[in-house]
Amino acid sequence: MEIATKYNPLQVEDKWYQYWLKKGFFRSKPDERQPYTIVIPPPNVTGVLHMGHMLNNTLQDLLIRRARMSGKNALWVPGIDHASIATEARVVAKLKSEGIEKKDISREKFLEHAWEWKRKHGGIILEQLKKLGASCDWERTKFTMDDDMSESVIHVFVDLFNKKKIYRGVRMVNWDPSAKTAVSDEEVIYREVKSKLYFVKYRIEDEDGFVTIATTRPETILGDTAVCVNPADERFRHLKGKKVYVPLVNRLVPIIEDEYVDMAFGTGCLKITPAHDINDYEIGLRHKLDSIDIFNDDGTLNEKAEILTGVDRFKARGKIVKMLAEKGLLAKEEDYVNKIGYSERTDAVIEPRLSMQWFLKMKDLAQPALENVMNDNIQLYPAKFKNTYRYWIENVRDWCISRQLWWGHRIPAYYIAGTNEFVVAETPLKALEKAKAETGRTGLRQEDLIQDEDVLDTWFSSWLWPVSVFDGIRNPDNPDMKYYYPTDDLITAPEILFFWVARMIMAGYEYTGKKPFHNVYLTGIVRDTRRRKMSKSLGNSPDPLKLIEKYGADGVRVGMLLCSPAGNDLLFDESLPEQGRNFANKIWNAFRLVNSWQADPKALPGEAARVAVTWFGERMKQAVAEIEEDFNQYRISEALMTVYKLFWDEFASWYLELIKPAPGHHIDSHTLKATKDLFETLLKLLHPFMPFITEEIWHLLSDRPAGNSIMNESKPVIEAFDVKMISAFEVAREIIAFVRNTRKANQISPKEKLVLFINAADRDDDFDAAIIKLAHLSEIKQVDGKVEGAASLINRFGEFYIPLGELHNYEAELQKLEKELTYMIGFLASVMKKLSNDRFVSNAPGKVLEMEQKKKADAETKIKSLEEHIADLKKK
RNA sequence: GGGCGCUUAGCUCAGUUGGUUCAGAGCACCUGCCUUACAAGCAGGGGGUCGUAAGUUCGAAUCUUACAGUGCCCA
Repeated sequence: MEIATKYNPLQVEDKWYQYWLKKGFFRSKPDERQPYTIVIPPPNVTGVLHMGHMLNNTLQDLLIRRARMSGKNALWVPGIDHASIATEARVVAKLKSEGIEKKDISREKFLEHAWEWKRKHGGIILEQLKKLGASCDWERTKFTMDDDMSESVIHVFVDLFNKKKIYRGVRMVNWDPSAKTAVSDEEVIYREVKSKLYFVKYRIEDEDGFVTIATTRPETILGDTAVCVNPADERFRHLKGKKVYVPLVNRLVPIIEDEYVDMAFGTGCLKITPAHDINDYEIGLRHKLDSIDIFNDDGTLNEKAEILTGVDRFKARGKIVKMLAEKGLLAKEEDYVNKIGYSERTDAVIEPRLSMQWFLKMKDLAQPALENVMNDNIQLYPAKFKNTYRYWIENVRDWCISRQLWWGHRIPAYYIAGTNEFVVAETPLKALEKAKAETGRTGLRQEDLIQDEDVLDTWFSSWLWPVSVFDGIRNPDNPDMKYYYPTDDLITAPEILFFWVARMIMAGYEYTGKKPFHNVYLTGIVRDTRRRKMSKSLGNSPDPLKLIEKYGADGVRVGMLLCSPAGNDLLFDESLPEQGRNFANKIWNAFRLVNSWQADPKALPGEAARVAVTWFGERMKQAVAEIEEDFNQYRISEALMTVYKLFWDEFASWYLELIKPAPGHHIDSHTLKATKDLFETLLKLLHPFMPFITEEIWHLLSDRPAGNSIMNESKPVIEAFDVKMISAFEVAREIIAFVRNTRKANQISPKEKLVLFINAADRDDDFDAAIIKLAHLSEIKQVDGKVEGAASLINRFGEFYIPLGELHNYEAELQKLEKELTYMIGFLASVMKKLSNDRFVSNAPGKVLEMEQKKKADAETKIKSLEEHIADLKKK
């Protein structure tokens, strides 16, 4: 059979994915094995695969596959969330393109369109994950608005309301005028922006004078209800008790005193707009000021502004400035840099706004979430995020959970028509009963109840995710909950530590009394090589599916993992998947080599092959232990690097060369069998990282019973290994390198066989056959004393010589020895410095002292030997 | 403005309670090779005062302090 010299992932990957699906290998049901569970961080229903997903899901698949191969019952639950704001925006835009305005259609009609959109375009991302090799149990795919999931959300709302943890009230919220909804504090992103500081003059009542205030938002003066100074400010003492006219609208407002005012900022005089600034709001409360909301929900001015009604807030700013200037009320403007909040979802500038919203009290919920992370009951990797986490939890504020949208879970609060009363219940029917009971109005009918128009924040459903995917809210004791919960590992980005992770922990303890997961692995953020976050607008993100086409899913997976230590940003460029692809190709070609060998049943293993098999077996056991340790600490890129080097540097570069039969010769069947076994073990180690190529080669390497897969094999277990043998081979390698270098320096053909003389006591000669083979020697001879006219290597294991009839390059040889001598003299000096220090000798532990003395002895011997050689060479 | 991290080779990062020749890895770079598995490769090689300065110690990349630079979180 002819096998291509280059591995072609395209032909392989789809085939095996379909095979795994068909065989149901990703399915999991509770059984007697130990479970291992991951719930996917549900991607946004509107989302398409980006590099962050690639990294994140590669990690999850890796952990799942590894768990599966360690005999655990591995379950990876996939799903998506409904993304209220993003989806509603999509649907609104789509309708608009069809000439339909949201405000012209009913809620029911709109939701029909939204579901239609979801059916057509939602969840593309899950299909894309399959290309990556994701071994999710697809039959368990969840959507946060599935009936059972929705019921869980509503149940939790009602429950928290009954526990008095949810309340309704007018508060200053972050208003997104583009999405026309409130968003939570966590959804506001602050950015520094160049803006202007305007100095505006307010005329004092019954005087000719003015007071000047500084503001970055002159348009809000229309909502001013006071001017404030610091009571300690001498400059404004004369203004006490006076009033001023708000410019343009000439409203008379008081001058008040509050310590909040920073005397050094601006003029020391602050305008107060309680409806549109959180600090002003609080000052307003303290001084019982009116608040005038001058904005519509889309950010245009309303009739309360008195002028410029209907004009957008930013356009209004320009007009106001102009009007102030015309009236001589603009003292000056200055350049100014300040931080402005933007909506995480729509990027619109957030407008602080007073409105009636639903809030969840966080204080009690936060307590167990803080405690159990701080005491490592739930472990964060890397642990450095504990600090950030604590800081956030300790300063957490109530969570605004209502959104003025239609797509999402509608708040189950029902108002009794014609009153201010409401009841909270899971269904309209229950609400009616409750309303009757609470009001005593037994004549109430269903149509007397009007459900709250708002929906819940999407995070209010995803915070239940690890519980609700197992139906643990509605049926806490169901078999899935008992078996799979708490889940094992959560893999997510640090960006959503508060949005999601912290809140899941809260919900977990509140509703199950248990943590939702044992470990949280926080990935890095994928950036480009200039450290910029990958984004659509910058156009700096590669298309993941194209990358997979180009480099193969295995190649891309390896590329993502190689340079992604936990919590560190990953600077991505295409050289990474390229490296992964090259590695796949290396594996492929190693397979081709092994596959090309014919077994000769009569031949006996040569000495080099025999020792190679034993050595590599030990080396691999060592690597298995290292990998195990790396995984225990979630050092995943390190684990991959260990396998990578084991395969490439040890197996391909050394082992295969050692056992390779001479051209035209067959291999003995024992060595061939051993090699295939070793290869198979390597494939098992590699499988979680590179599922496709390992499956392909596993099937080609030996005949497998029909319907089997490497993914169901057991991974190698930790065993004791022979360290001495491993280090003895290191010495052999050094000797081989010496011979190769000598050939190169003296221009000796690799074909010419050389003799190696060794002067060493107690030398381990186990690897002599290996040295003879790879260094292409005719023999190794043991000698006492030095060999003249030879290239030499003097190290801690002895002296090694290659006699050269005509030494090609005395100068180079001499230089090499002299360089070595200089180094050794320096080394000895540093050792002597320690040994001649009394305090070192008396204070250092015996072991350290012993070591230094041995170093001294070794160095002295070596220096002596080097000096003799140099003298000999110089004689010539 | 408050809090928390980070600074080791050209780049991205390891370096486990201070002690083996401890200064490492991958990539990149340089040199030589189309050697019958692989040029997506093979054999070699160069490169760092461990941010700076002090301190603790017989001994510091590792511990302490200050400073500088940088990033993140929160307001």
